[in-house]
Amino acid sequence: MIARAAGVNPFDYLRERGYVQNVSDADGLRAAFAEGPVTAYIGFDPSAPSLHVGNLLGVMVLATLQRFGHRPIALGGGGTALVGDPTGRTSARDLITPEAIARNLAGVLPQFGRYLDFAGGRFGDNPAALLLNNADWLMDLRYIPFLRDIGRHFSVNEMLAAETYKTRLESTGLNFVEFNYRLVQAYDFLHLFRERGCRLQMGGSDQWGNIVAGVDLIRRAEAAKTFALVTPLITTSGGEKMGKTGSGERIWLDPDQTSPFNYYQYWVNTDDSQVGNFLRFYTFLPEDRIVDLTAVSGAALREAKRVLAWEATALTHGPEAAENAQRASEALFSHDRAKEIAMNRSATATMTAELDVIHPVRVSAAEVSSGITLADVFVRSELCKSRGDARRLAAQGGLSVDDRRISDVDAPFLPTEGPTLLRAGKKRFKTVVIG
RNA sequence: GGGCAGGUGCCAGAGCGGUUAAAUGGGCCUGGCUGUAAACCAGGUGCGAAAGCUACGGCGGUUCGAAUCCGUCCCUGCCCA
Repeated sequence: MIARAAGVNPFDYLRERGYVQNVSDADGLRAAFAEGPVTAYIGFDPSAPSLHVGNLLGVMVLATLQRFGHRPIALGGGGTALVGDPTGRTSARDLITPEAIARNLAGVLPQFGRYLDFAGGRFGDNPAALLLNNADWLMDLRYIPFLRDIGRHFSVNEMLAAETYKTRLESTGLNFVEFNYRLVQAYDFLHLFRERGCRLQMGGSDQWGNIVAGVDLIRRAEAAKTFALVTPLITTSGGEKMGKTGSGERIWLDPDQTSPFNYYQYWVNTDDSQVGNFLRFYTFLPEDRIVDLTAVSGAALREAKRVLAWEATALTHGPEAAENAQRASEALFSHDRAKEIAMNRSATATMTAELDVIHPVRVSAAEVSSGITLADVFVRSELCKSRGDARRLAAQGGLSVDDRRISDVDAPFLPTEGPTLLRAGKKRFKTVVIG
């Protein structure tokens, strides 16, 4: 890494990139990094079978530290998920079953492999990253010893004063399980400190209280110094949390759940005001390159978004998928090319690989001959929620097939040779293939 | 365990026997303008071609007719123990 080669301290790098919202002891942490490899961890909630863009900031922080020669631990919260973090929630979380957590962890853990090196040495002398599941130690805890050894270090008064708990007490209340969450997370840090020499816990800024609780616990229980670092909460300029589409759909890292095309599109649609930030957060491009890209304003910023989308997609899905997503995007959003695709089948044939990143829907020949309607095809493609929805969108001029607006959704779907291009609204595309 | 207040569409929040698929606001979607940005303007927003069907925590009841009344169960908050 360029910055590392230049002798930059990882803490300063992280701070310059904007990753640091708060640290418990900046000078101490900087010194620790300078002394030798530091083990640092972030916990991830295994509430779904894939990571999503909202998790990416933490992943990037871990990946960065590893590129500076430190050791990241990605911790699957298999045990803590059973407790449920009340932070930022207005009501209790649904308790997730242990089976679901195990299934989710199995899906999530390999995704870290795109960003972290679990063998070691991929970035020079870096140590191997670790992938752990806190269920492995939390499930075996015994209640009375836990209360005596860990519980005694916590002040109920202090906890009640904490924003997280106070908010909940004033609104929907808090059950005892949730109230224990902080102790459990703090115990994780203590455990990782004892077993793995972990000295830094990181996370989103909403985790500050939980992380500092761990630092305090380790100081009390072990008389040892550890660190807390939290990242800012990233929102779109509209104030939405990172990683969701307008309609609230998550952007998953799993290509089966969010196609590389949609993934690329998510990034290319970044607000003007955020391009620079996102380049710093979600790519490893050097600062001077980012400065160059964002020195322009207006429509010229599209180039910066293009680079951002390519880099982000390449990190998650590989350069080839990024290339295809970029080509497909450019074809679909350029008027003449879109027409070309729609009208010229030979052009379409060469586009098949690119269009594949869109994840085509299949319609059987039998369905075509029995007269499947456009409405049905749009519903099948998930571009429309129901046939009524298709009807509404068509009435508003929002649906097109092969770049031609359709008005009658009850008309039969007539496939052309090669993929047929469906479009809903300005930006949502899907292809249909027969078979 | 007792008392009180509540559980309505994605969210907030009206409605309190029929004219209520359910006010209003937010969100979201579509169109227009644009740069696949933001802002702004307009329209739409349960399913169904329609008849109609489903929906106001669950179940049961009263009634010609219930989100609205009664019973019961579940859940939440506040107060008391």
